[in-house]
Amino acid sequence: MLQKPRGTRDFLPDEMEGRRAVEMKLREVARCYGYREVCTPEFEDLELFTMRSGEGIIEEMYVFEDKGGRKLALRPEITAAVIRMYINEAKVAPKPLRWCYFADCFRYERPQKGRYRQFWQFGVELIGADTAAADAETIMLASDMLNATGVTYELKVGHLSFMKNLVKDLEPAMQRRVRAHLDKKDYEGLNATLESLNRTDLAASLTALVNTRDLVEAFEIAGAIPEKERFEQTIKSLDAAGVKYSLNFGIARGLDYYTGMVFEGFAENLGAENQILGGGTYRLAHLFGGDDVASCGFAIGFDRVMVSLGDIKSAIVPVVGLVCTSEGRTRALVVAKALRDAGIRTEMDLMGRGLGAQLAHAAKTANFAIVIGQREAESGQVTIKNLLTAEQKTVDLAAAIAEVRAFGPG
RNA sequence: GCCGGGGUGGGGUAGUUGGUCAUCCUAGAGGAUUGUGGAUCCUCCGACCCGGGUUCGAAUCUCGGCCCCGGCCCCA
Repeated sequence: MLQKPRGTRDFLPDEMEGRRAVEMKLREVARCYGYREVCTPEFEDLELFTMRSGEGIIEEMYVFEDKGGRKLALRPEITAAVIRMYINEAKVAPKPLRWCYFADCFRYERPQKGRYRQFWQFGVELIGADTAAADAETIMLASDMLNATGVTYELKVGHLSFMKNLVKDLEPAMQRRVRAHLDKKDYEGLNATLESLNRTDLAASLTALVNTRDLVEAFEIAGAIPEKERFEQTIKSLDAAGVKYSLNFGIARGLDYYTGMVFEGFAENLGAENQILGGGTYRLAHLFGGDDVASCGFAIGFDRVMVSLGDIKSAIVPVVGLVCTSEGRTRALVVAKALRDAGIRTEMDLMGRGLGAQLAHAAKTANFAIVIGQREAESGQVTIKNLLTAEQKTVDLAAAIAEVRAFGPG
């Protein structure tokens, strides 16, 4: 038997309803902040993704050549595509642009808990606003979105300039190595690297910076950083808005294109792959031949949020099983249309079952049965049965529709 | 790419000193029951992940592969 490709998943209706419910919550928060949805191609020129990340990432992407010999890749993330799209289509649109997306991405990696080869990201990009207010609003949006899902998480906010300022005298390659050590809390590796550079004087301040959760202390450790005032304003705004977060100056994010403020969200019950959100301010457009527009954005790892939330009970919605005899079938079709026109999920027998068997099936799949036999066909009324309470009555169609519509949780 | 644990009908399982038609529950289809239910009874459907090896004989032992789960690496 054929299996699905490694790292992919099938979603049955129950699970899809849960996913859609969470997706709609995210969409609604983004909408309220003014973010409008965009959509980019599922695959792009390979170059779009290698331009900033190097050839190394080819190993972790689905790369292929089309019949015209073009080198393409399934998108491993969406920010780069959105910025490409901005340059191609929307450079002159009034700033700032607030865009969001919900789409699947592909990475050729070893699957494990919360990591799949096809996965979904809900992301937002704020393009063209280079202010503390923009940074703060983006974090607020992230916080509100995660809150809306109900997931339990921790939000960490940091800024790259603190660490960059401490290591600014080192060569770029060494700066990256130091940041990698700190991101992983690998202090032994850090010390070894600093010793090889004869810069053990940095060790104390670097570890102090990574461990502090206090803004004033961080400024004392890192010294004069150019974005001091902006970051202070950002933090002040977050506090004013009541955002729950902690400061963390060890966040390095894997990417070089982040320029300042960075933030990450972590869920508690996910094991090794517990990051559910990542974002920050970045400049990417100039890489793709555009202006050097400042952007700020983040992406939520939708699948990890779903894993963290666990099983979701989908909302109870009214379902009608339309039960009919052969004499009532013509009338039943008319009744079914009326129910469906009223927005009610209505299912008729397709198996040629008798009345009892139809009712038995309805009892498993619906919360109302509407019975149409010869009597109902002649009288024009319908018999409606509440399958939970077993109450049954014969009423006009309009009354039956009203009763079904009134059904809800509780 | 590395380490560990796994893979028996759609779901959940029994079966490993190798040995008749592979167990049970559940789900699904049909019937007893052509104007009223999920009970009961009966029938049907349906599996040893794939391939090689050892053997008279493999779900069981062995090798390789695939896939799943957890961890490492990586994480744009």
